[in-house]
Amino acid sequence: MADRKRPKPGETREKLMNAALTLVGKGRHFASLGIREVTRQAGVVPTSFYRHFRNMDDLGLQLVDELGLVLRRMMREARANVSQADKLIDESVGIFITHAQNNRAFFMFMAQGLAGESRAVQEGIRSEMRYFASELANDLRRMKLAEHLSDADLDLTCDLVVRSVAFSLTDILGISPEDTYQEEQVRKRTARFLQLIFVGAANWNSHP
Amino acid sequence: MADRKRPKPGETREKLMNAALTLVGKGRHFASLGIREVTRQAGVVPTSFYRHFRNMDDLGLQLVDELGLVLRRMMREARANVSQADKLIDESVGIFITHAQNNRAFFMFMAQGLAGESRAVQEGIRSEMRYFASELANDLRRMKLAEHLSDADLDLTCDLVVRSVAFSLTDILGISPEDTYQEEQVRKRTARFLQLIFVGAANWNSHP
DNA sequence: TACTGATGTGTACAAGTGTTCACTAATGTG
DNA sequence: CACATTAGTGAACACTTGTACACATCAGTA
Repeated sequence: MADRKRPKPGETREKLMNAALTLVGKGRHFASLGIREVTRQAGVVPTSFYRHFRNMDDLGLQLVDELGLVLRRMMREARANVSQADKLIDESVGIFITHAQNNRAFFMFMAQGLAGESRAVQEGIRSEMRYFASELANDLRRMKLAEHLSDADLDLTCDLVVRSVAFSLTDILGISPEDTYQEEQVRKRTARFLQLIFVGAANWNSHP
Repeated sequence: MADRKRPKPGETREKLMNAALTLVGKGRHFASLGIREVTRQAGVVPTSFYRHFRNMDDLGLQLVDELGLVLRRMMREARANVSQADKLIDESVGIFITHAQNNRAFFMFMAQGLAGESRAVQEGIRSEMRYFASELANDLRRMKLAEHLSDADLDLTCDLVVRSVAFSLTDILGISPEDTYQEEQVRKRTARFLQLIFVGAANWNSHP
């Protein structure tokens, strides 16, 4: 009689992960979250936590995996919406910022994790960024937009692009989601960062 | 008789700040530190904390101020050691990485704070970065290395440079201080990032 | 149908938390 | 010298924390 309903398998697991994300979205840092706090937010008894995660680090790792899915979805959308090469940067940045606003908590978690206290989470996020950069390099190759660059230099360029965009995260997440003016500023500035990088890449000599 | 010695004024304050830094240097995240934990590490009774700080956020803010001093000292050294323009990037990156290694805890705190939970700390670090970027812009102007760029575009470039270097922080701090090979890799890669940016700036048209 | 494993719940406990209070010794100022 | 201020102490408070244990309920399988 203590059992209210019979939840679908994995439901509580999701509830817990969402609870952690919610707290992060409210401004809390993931490293400062406790098991009890998360279970409370999830509306679940503390003991349930251990049915799904060994500790908070474990939960963090599983969040990184989900973050990967979000990023891939975003990348797919970006690829589908690429119209012409000259609008490529602006549109991609736009898609990124939109996703960042729509998945605020996820991206906050990502920004936090880069300097977080779990080495594993750190490495996971880093790995997602590498994957992102390599996909970007593939796209640029396919679109024949970087034919004069060696593989290593193209890789370098894409890495820098991804880092710059990632850093813009801290700009976006720092402003309120309703402040469309500031959002526009960040959007423009990020786009100009990328233009600057691409001008650099275009004039780069891979065999000096 | 309970008073062991009569400590110099501000001594305990320093002990507390160093204790927090020490814990951060050991891999802990600042947001997860507690007052008792810090005072314990400092070898001080918990109540003493309140003589100097209102809460942990307050301590964080004061750490940001000290961080500013570290950064300024670093900048001064960089300016003194600038030999020729063509070695400028490599030498500056070298100085930065050396400082990052020598003040590991400080820079970890900085990396954490960028996505930390205290808005004030976040803004403080951001402000330090802006200052850094503007000083860099001044230097480049003075050395007549960016005469074709508008003020706004030079500002953009320097901002991107500072962001890229700051991001490299997470690379450096992620590797062990003894791993000179990996450190050399980060050093080289960071330098190439900056070269790429400067090539972009050199070919940038401020009045298109 | 009976058994088994996964997932949920409630209770309990020792340890750790932030903060308050009253007290004391040293320091600097009139 | 007397006195207010500052910076330290220890004891106590009401909570919160992570984790362990025993138990209940479901789903699937033999």
